[in-house]
Amino acid sequence: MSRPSGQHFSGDLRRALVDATVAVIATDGPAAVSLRSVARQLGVSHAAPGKHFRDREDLFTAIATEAFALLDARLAAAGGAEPAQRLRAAVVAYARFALDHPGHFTLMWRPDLYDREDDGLTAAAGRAYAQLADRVAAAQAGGWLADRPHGQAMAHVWAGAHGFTQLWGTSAFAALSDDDWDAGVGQAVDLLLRDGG
Amino acid sequence: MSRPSGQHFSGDLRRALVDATVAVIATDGPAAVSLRSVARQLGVSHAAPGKHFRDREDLFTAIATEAFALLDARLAAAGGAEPAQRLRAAVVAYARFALDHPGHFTLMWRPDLYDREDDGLTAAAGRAYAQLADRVAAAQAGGWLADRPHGQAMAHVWAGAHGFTQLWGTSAFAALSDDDWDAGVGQAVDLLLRDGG
DNA sequence: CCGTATGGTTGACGATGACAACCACGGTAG
DNA sequence: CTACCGTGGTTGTCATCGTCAACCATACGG
Repeated sequence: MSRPSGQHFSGDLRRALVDATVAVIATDGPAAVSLRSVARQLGVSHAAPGKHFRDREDLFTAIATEAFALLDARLAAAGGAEPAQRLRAAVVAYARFALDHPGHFTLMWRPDLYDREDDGLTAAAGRAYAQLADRVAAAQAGGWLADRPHGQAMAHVWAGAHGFTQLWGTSAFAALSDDDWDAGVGQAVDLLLRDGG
Repeated sequence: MSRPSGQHFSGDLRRALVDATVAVIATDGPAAVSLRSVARQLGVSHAAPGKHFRDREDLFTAIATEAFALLDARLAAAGGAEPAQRLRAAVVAYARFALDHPGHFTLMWRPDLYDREDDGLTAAAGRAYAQLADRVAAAQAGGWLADRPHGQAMAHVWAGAHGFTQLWGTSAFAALSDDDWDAGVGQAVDLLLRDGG
């Protein structure tokens, strides 16, 4: 940073590239992202992004990693007194993360666009996953879905949270779109998390 | 068809383009599809696809439409004696459709790649949606999740089925991948569909 | 005061989507 | 029979894209 802005970009170009790309993904989808257009948008040359990211996939990998880290932070911040509440809060936080970071969320679930094997990415994804797993385990220890193996309860929670969020996002549920988001998510989560009889 | 194959493609090029594209999507994802590579693969000129599809999006729209029609057929074929069984069969059919037609299924949930407003597509999607909605309504009339509005039960079923299928597909559930597919889906569906207490 | 690493620059290459102009058949009207 | 026309191919061209190589300007350490 603090380049005199004559020849070089003034500021953190790497950061700016990520932010601009995330914005484009959020509005027009990842397909609309071209390194050249983003560079143009920032007023730098068409090859400037190449100094910070090896290629397109590398840029997307960085964004996906950031996405998992952001999700992890959201999950960590979602508190609750007892296990059931903490699990509920995590699911709501998941849906809210998708709302607040549509670009990151969209890219997260397009693993064909980034490097799934990247060390930083797998670490970040692992932390988020572990956090959700812990809360599911705690809820099960507290009696919720106690008759099911952990993997199945985990699949139930994540699939429900993800599927609902995704479906809502693609507006497949036009019939539901009038509802307030929070209320809708809250009801869906209650339905998802209530124990079978 | 039955062109002498001197100058023209022998057979149904439109059909061949769709099939080849679906195969590429299934193995390498939609990003790997280029009209030119598909044309090359079929031994026709780079502009030949343009005679059957206006552009890339038009080709994807045709495939997505076919996908919804295929899903609709699967749902229709999934029988059952009583409402609860018919709903369960529909969800299993959904997961199995994703397994048997990975290319179609993948594209289906990439609405940014095709024209969501296309008449044929919305009609096909509407038929599939209506079929699922009917079964959910019938199950609710039979007492399942009877205390919830139809839209919410619908969201629960579809989100669960879709989320689970999707998550499984992206192998986020490495821990579960040892299970047999059918058994896993069956258990997940039972969990999804059992009524709350 | 020089040398080098960092982070920009321009220029080029091959591939792609889209478009235009052209051409080879088959079917049909006259 | 022939002249025509539409369908479904063809080649050629264009702007744009990702990627790479070569070059250059500044900041900083010796």
